This record gives sequence, C-alpha cells and structure tokens, in this order.
Amino acid sequence: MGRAPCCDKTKVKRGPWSPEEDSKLRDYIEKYGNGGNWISLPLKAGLRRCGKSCRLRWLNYLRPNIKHGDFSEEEDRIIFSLFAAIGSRWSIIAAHLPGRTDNDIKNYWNTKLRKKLLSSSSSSSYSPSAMASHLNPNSQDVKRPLTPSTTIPSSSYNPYAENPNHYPTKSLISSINGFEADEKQIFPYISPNYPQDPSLSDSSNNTWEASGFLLNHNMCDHYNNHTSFSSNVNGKRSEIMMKQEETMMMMMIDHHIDQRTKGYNGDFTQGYYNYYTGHGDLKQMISGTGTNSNINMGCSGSSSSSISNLAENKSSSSLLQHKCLPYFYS
DNA sequence: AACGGTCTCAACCGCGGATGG
DNA sequence: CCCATCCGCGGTTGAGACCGT
Repeated sequence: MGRAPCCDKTKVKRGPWSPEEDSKLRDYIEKYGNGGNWISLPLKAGLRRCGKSCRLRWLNYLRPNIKHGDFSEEEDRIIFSLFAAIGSRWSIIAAHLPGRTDNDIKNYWNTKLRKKLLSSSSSSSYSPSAMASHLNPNSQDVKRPLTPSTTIPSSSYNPYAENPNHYPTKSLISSINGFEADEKQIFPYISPNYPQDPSLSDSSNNTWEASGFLLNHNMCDHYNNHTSFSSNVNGKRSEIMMKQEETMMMMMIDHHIDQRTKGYNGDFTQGYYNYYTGHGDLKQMISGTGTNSNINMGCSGSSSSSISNLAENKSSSSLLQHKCLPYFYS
C-alpha cells in the first residue's frame, strides 16, 4: 500500500501559476500568514491548489526579498565550499546565501556549477583540486600521476574513485588565504601509526589521542555560536575563510581515509569522524606555532567518552562530530 | 524559416522527521 | 507508545526557451 496523497489531485489545479493566483496567495499570506497550516490555506485563500504547491510557490517565488538572477562569484565560492563540506544539503547552503532559495541553488548547481567543476577537472567526480581552483580562481591545479585505482566499491560516494591519487596538493593548501605550503609540510601530521582497523585501537584510555593526526583548526566558535568568529593573527576573519578552512580540513580527512582504505575490498559503513579543535589558524598549524589539537580518526558511530573528556578538559576547544564519506571499515 | 537537440527552472513527487492527540 | 497529519527536504520531471545547423 502506497502513501496517501496530500490532496485530491483531480480537484486541484496543477502546473504554472497565473498572475491572479499569485496575487491571491500573496494577498492572503500578507494579511493572515499561513496560519501554521499550508494544507488548509488554499481553501481559505480561494485557490484551487494543493497546500504543498502554495507553500512552494510562496517560499521559492513570492516571498519578499527573494533574489533572482545571476549568482555572484562570491556566491559561487560559498556554494563550492559548502558543497565540498556537506554535499547536497541545499537548505543549509541556502541559509548562507541571503535571498536565495534551496531550489534556486539546487537548479544552479545542477545546470551550471557542476558542469563548471567537471570541465575544470579531468575526473568526472568532484576532486579536491577542482574544488580548490574554484575556491581560489588564482590557484594552480597540481596533479599527481595516475596509478591503478583502489578497490573501494563504486557504490560508495568516493571523490577519488576515478583518480585516487588526486589528493589535496599544494594548489589546495595555497588556496587558503593565499598561503604557500606544500604537501611535505602538511602530511607529516598524519600519523603513520594509525591502526588500519579501528577495533584494534583502545579508545578507553585516550590512545585515540595519539593515533589521530594533528591539525589545528579554528572552527570552535563557528560551531558553538554562529554569530561569533575568532579572529586571525591580523584580527580579521571572514565566514568564507572559515568555510575554506573547513573544506580544506575535510579534504585532508578524505586523504587520510583514502590512504588507510587503499586496497581494502570489504564493505564500508557510514560513520563519523570525531575531532576536537583548538585555537589558532591554519597558518599556525602548518608552521607548527599554533596550539595543535587532535583529530580523532576512524571512530565510527557516536563520539567516544575519552574524546568527550578530552574536550571537556579544554575550555577553549570544542568537540565536533562530522558525518563523513562512507569509507569506514565495517 | 524550420527543425531537432539542449538547457533552464518552476513545479511536482515521495520520503523522513516532527508534532500532537 | 501508536497513529495520523503536516512540514520540509532533496531528487526528478517536463514545458518552454534557447541555440546550432
């Protein structure tokens, strides 16, 4: 048995809205609001429409302060950053772009941005360096030579599936705030001793702390309170910079997972990375002058108590949990 | 001008989650 | 707890616009 329809399709009008219908809907909502019930609204407003259709029309087209027309480069960059970090969570992405609707952004991504990204990348997936080149149009894409692919199941979303060596490189690192670094400066932070199988690690006595890779990331204020950002060494810090750093971090995590799952032919389950952050910025992390904090790699599921305790002992830090790509060992 | 292919984007669909009785 | 209802979201569709030949 299927799901009951939200309204009788034979009694409601469908398809494009007429100017008369628009004005009826606008007038009604401006006078009375939606009354907390979209389903009953069409009857009250004198519209032969489904309530869901009214809601969509209002939210995506009639509501005040909707921005139509071309997206700016800044908006493009925000979309690229957020897509790289959280994927197709259009409503969340829309929340960062005042006046834009999730539907608008989704359409824009599907028709323009995705092609833009793919045309700039040799891979048909969303590679980090392609993302990076959009985060910073001045960065140069540095590619490693192609080697045989891993046996990671293609059903999993894997941005490296077609080009597993297309990891974050200098182009990505340098895209952050114009800072120049190379991968030799970054990847020693990934501990070579991290256990291949998370079940081999003892999370009861904080050994996770030593098994992660060290990364200083100044995201705590962003997550704890969206209205407050920490400043960088120059006293200034923009939200886009935060997003770029977050993207950067996710890509480094991707890299780490990929390294650890190379050749693995079993099943993967979706899991979480637990990481907690300290203060300082990316520059300080790379140069080793900041307060490095631990990123706890590979702990699937909810956060472990040891890491929670660790976070609680650091007043200036916070525990974050990021749902990551489905690369985990099952 | 005519035609066919491609693109755009408003609108629809169905699912999962929240809520309330 | 269960169930019904509604909301919000992300994926998909298709009519009309646009473009190339």
